[in-house]
Amino acid sequence: MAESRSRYDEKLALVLRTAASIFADKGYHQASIRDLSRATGLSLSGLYYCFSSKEELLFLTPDHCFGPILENLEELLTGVDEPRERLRLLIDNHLRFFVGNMKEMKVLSHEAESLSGEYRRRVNAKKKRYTDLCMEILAALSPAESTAALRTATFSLFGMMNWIYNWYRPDRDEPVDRLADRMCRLFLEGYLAGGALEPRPRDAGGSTDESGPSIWRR
Amino acid sequence: MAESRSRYDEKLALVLRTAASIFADKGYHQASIRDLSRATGLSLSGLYYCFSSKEELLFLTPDHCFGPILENLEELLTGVDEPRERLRLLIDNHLRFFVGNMKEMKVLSHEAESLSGEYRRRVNAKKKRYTDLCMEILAALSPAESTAALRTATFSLFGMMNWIYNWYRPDRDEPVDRLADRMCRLFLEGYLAGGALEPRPRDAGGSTDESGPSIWRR
Amino acid sequence: MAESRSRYDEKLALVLRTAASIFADKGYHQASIRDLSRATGLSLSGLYYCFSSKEELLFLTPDHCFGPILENLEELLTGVDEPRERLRLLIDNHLRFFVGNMKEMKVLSHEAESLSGEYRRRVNAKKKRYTDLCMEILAALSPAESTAALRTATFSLFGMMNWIYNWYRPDRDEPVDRLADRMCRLFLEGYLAGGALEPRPRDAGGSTDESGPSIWRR
Amino acid sequence: MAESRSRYDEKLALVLRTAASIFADKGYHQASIRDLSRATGLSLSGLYYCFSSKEELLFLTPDHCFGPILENLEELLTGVDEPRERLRLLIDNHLRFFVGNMKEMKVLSHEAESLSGEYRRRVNAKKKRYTDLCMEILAALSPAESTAALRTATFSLFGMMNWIYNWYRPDRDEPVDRLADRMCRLFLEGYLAGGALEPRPRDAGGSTDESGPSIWRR
DNA sequence: AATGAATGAGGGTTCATTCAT
DNA sequence: CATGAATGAACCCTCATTCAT
Repeated sequence: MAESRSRYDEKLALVLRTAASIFADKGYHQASIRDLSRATGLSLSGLYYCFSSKEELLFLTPDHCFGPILENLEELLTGVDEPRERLRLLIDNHLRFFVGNMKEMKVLSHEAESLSGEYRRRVNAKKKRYTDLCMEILAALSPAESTAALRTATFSLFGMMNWIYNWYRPDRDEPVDRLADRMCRLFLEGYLAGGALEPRPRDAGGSTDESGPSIWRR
Repeated sequence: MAESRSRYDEKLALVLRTAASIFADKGYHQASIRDLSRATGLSLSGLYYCFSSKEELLFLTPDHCFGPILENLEELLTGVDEPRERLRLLIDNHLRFFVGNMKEMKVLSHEAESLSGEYRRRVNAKKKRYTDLCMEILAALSPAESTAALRTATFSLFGMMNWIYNWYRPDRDEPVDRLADRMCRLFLEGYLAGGALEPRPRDAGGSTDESGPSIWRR
Repeated sequence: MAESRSRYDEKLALVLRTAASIFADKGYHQASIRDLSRATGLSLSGLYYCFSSKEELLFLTPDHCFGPILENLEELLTGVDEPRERLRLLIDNHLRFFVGNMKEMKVLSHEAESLSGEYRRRVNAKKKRYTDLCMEILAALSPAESTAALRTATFSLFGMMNWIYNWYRPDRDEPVDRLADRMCRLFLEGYLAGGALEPRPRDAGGSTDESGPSIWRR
Repeated sequence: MAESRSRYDEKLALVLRTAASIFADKGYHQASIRDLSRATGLSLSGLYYCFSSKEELLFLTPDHCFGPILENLEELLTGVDEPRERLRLLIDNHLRFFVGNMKEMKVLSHEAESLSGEYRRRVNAKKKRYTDLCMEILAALSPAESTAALRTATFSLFGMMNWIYNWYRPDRDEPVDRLADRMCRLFLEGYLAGGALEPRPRDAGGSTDESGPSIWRR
């Protein structure tokens, strides 16, 4: 019994891992269930025994990833009050998971908006919880002058961290702990030094076209 | 002759503008040529008179976007030697284009890797030129201790800026010049203050598992 | 042993009853074995312990229906010689079964031709026996001038009766004994008054296009 | 221009005719678009150029049939006031179309309930108009004592006529005009003689179990 | 110059059925 | 006895693309 449960779980894990890899490589919509069938060696209908639709598969993939990130972080933060240390833990935890599961995280970043309905709601709820946690830490670090400013800072940090699936190569770049350290200091110093303060006054006569030139409609 | 040339150009411009919008909304692969046909009012075969394949269309879209960014930046930088100001100009230019053409830029970030062959080569060449320019500026700002460190800094900056299509909403967030200003100071202060220096020594016995825990294989 | 036999019979009866209901609701081909599995609470493989194929299931359903109709009728007719009364009994018996088992009878009428091979042969044999019995009664009522005329009369009667699954609603229409009575008199009077006689001469020059206008080929 | 229009129409007509035939032979749900592709020699996607879904195809098939029946009948009835003659025209028209387009009419009778939404609504509207017309004629023939009685008579007539796709074989049965004549007299005499009157009182002590024995639940 | 008509390849999904356990 | 897991075949439908006109 435990045997057969374990067998099924192993297979499910294989399917999810492979799916994440394929989704990451080709993108969710480009990836076909037939690709997954070929890559796992399972039949088409055998796959549908594990999940009920391609969309559910997309949901399962990053959802199984996101849970651990959050849980692990909340555990790490327990008993730590110093905001700088809390931020360091968040960044370290985040990058560790991203580098360790780059494919899954790319899917999470890239394809989550392809979800709909309940799936979308659940993924968004977790994302929001995570984002809120980060915002709290930043707010504790330095009094942000506005919500908009806090948003800019928060998403700048996430952008910095999440972007790594576009460039990070383990064989060529720094190991993840140095990466985390560097990003941590980069963001922290910048944020404390002024990133969170009101912007300096612009030079008089500077461009006031806020939206910038439209390329197509110029 | 000039007449018909102009007619053709008008039509091509309409097609490219509409395509960029559709690609940005639905993603390149989800968008069908039929969608484009419906949205432009042109027939399927009429469209193929303007471009030779869907992939060419994808190439044209961000290519027309990227050109202006680079050209505009190179013009702005002419005669400016001070590295801090050069960086400020790059960030400002970048964000202006991104906010002003968010849909196209999303395609550029998201779908460029769907290109193949010659198309891919040409887009990558431009990206590399742009990246190299940014690296030079950063290198001039502060002596990076290693290529890897410079890469981390450069792509942290790009991540910060490019991520905005995931969160920036003109009606809710800061106008683009304040956004640029804030990101500029955030990065600059962080980079100069230590983001570019060697990381502080880690606690002895710290984790050396560089790849972090794997979620699936734990 | 008797115990387990009885258990099996109970299960079989449940399966057949449920199957008849599902077939009637959705149609034989639309109904899936999974539907049956869900509706009975039995597992897929558990079902296949009761029958060997979906087709057998279709066979069993109307076959269990048709038996009682025939047997009951033959019993009722025993000792009754008067043709009018015999016809009345047939109609009454037929409608009672149809109204009482509308779902099953719809399957019988609708889907029996989906059977093949031996299954089909057996159902057809019973149908033929039933049809022949009706024809005999009609022939005894009035000397039909031709086989074709007798066929027309017989199948007109069956059409009249079998059609009810298309329109009869117990809560809205007459109770079944009045229905039977009305149909009986309708058919009987019509049949005796002339439905069985040679048709009156058609107007000279009348249409001789026997097949009528073809809608598609006109 | 007229040429190409005619070409497309010819093809559409071929598709509809073939579809009706296949639907009639195998049933709507059993018939696959691939069957239609094989039978017409057109490619799968070529077919979808003619219609937009299988359900639309099912709608088109009998809808194209039902229009002519109604229109033709209404034309025939113009200027004819005598109810018996009106009924005769209805029956004659109905049977002509049914015999001439037996496959399509089988689909109409058998499969119309597989339609959904707007398709279903439109087919039902036409059916109702036709049914109402028939009821009016019957009501004019003899004062029915109740709506239920009128319904019974009307649907008995339709059952008689529609059932023919189950048994009528042109090479073996009477030609359609004799068939029409016979059914007309059968129904007319029966209806006038008493089918429309109140049923005679039942023998005292007769069965009052209106729903008849349930086969499965006895 | 421009299009209506057509196509082959492939998409996600469901089905009746089997078989090791 | 009974089932969970698996399968091959087939389903309806959409796609980018072409070609005669």
